[in-house]
Amino acid sequence: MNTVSKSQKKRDALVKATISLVNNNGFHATPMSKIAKMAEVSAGTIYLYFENKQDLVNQVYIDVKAAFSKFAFKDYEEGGSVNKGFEIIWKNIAEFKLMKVEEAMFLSQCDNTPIVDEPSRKEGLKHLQPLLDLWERGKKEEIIKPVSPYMLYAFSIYPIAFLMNMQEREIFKLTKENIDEAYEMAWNSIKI
Amino acid sequence: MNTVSKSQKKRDALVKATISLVNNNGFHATPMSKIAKMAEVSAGTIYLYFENKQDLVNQVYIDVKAAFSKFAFKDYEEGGSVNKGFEIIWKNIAEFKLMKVEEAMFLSQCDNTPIVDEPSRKEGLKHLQPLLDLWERGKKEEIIKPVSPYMLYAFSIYPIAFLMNMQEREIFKLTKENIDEAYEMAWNSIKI
Amino acid sequence: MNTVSKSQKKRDALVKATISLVNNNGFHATPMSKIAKMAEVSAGTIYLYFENKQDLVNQVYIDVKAAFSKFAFKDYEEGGSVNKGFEIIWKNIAEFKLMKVEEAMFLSQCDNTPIVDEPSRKEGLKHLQPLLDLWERGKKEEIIKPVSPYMLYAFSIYPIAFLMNMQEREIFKLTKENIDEAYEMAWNSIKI
Amino acid sequence: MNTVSKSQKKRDALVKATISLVNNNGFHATPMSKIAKMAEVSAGTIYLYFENKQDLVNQVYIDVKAAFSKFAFKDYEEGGSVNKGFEIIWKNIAEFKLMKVEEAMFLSQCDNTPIVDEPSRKEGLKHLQPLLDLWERGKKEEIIKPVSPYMLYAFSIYPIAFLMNMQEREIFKLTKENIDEAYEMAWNSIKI
DNA sequence: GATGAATGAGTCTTCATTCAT
DNA sequence: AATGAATGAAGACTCATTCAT
Repeated sequence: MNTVSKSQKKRDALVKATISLVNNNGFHATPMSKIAKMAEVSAGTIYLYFENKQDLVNQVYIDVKAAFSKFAFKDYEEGGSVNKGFEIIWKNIAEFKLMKVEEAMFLSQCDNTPIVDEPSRKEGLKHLQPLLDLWERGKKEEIIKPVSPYMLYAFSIYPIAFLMNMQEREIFKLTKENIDEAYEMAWNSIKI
Repeated sequence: MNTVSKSQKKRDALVKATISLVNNNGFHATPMSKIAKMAEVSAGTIYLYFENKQDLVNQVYIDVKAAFSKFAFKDYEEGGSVNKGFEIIWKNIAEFKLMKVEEAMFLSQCDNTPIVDEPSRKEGLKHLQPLLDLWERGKKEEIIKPVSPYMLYAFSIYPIAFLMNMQEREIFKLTKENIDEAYEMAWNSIKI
Repeated sequence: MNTVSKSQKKRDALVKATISLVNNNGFHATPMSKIAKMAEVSAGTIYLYFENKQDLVNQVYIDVKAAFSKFAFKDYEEGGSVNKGFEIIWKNIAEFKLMKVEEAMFLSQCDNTPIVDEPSRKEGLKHLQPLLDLWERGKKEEIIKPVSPYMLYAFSIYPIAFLMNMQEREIFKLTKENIDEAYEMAWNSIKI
Repeated sequence: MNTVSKSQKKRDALVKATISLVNNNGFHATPMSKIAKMAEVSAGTIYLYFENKQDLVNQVYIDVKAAFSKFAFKDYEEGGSVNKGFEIIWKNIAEFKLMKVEEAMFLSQCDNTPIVDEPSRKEGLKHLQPLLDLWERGKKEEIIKPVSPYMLYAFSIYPIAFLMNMQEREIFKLTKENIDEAYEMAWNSIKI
């Protein structure tokens, strides 16, 4: 007996196909028929798993965002130093963006485009709380600048998406050293 | 005699309509007919000014990017200190993103999405040279970190787009003080 | 031991669901899946009882027509006076149309629409023979007008369907007195 | 220069095709593509003249009903005797139903089916007023039975539809004499 | 007998693009 | 130059029917 049901496998294939095709063509230029074909499933089958096209992207977005968040807090424990804690999280995020390029690109497109609806956006944000908590503590300990978390995010986390985009376009290559340098830049921007 | 011909007015109206509609609905959810209607022009007329839909976005992208670049180097002269020069450019860019929201949102969507083709992307990049030159000089003078300009861009310029997005969604508000803080963060991330 | 088998119950439920849904939405706007759901039966199960959708309506039509005919000749015996016999039958039919509205509406829709096939139409007509016989006798006795039975039906029986439709749309209300008046009109049209 | 514009010709062709196809297959079994083909028009063109399929039937229904009503009161003038007035109207209606079979069948299907929406039904009813007025006068003059106009309609006008249906199915043939007999039956049912 | 997931042909509708005026 | 009616290919979605369980 399988631990992963046949149904789950199909849903997974659909999610994966959606990510790949939306990355390459954009949401509206990706027909359901192509998603079905890539997932090796009939066109009608999509509608057994998702209500409609909008529901499909929404769910894929939430799924991927959840996986991203889980990855972001790998090996992170709340008690440690702000400094070290941020480094762990930042490097996790960087690793995700560089290793799981497909997923990361998909999130980037959703986050800069009106294809995902507001409720799903909200849902996707939920999991980032530990980072916000860490920053809050960092501010109290006067290690982190006393500015809005949106500012902290903009200057320390968001830039990774740009680097990922450039890497994807083969304009720029991220190496081990690069990453350490990038981390330095992120930290410099938010530390007091 | 008018300095702006009737033709130019129509082209401008089409460009403006495209920006507005693509911002709100995305490229593929924006029909040519709606663009025509908003520009108060017949559907067929678009094809007198642009080859097809792809050509339309490409040209709009290049236009807006040119306007953006021009704005970015307002009041900037190449000879001055790296420090001051960067501040001028950065604040120009920030001003653009916060004042010309429509244009800025459009660029953000194009830059994170496969709707504009690669040649147009390249074309749009051309005008940023003075900033790259400034950074190069900054590196020589050991004021700017000796890292790839993509890294510099990612951490100092790209974050502004995130703040703009948040402001647009009314999640976050940029004020005078905020902007100075943001500039601080940008500068801290790239300075040695 | 049950007189009604489990199978028969399912078939009955399917027939009932079909009547109700076709009444409200029309035949082609009624999916098999909805019929199945309303009958609390799996979609595939329908095909154990009926060959396909066409066969389903056909059979439902024949069933309902049979029930209708049976009801029409309740308390009627062939030997009595034409006058009295017709009154009994007519009032039975009126009662059916006004009490069993669902069934009557279904018949009305089938009789004015190409959804039931010709063989089933013929089959459904079979049971009306006693009325035709009565009319035939009435003509011989020079009580009933010597015209085609289709004419007799058109002017004496068919009008009830119109009244039922109006009642169903809550445009017109049939009361005890109304019915007697209606019967008068029916009789006046066919009597010599 | 034509008195009938090219546009009007196309709309007419679409209306005609709709009537014919809905008669033979029913509304929901008539694809827009077939209507387009029969009207010798591209599928997309339908949507220049009608908002959607529902709007198409609604408009066709209203159109046909208007033509029917106009025909019904041909040669009729309000001042004459109730008796004669009714005969003129009744025979006009009969002539319409037997000459313009396509249109009449279409109306019959719409009137016994939920394919036309309620507002359009109301709209279609408007034109029958002169007949209602005549009946009202007939009641005052104690020539017509003092019953609801729905009853009068059911027994005198509605039966014609049945005869038309039978004729269409080649089960029954309406001749000159038949029609006079039928008129007799209609009049007998409503006269005092 | 019974289920319901899966199929894929078929439907309505949209929209980029053309072309006669 | 400008129009906008017309096209028809393509897309989202539905649903009758099948079949492995």
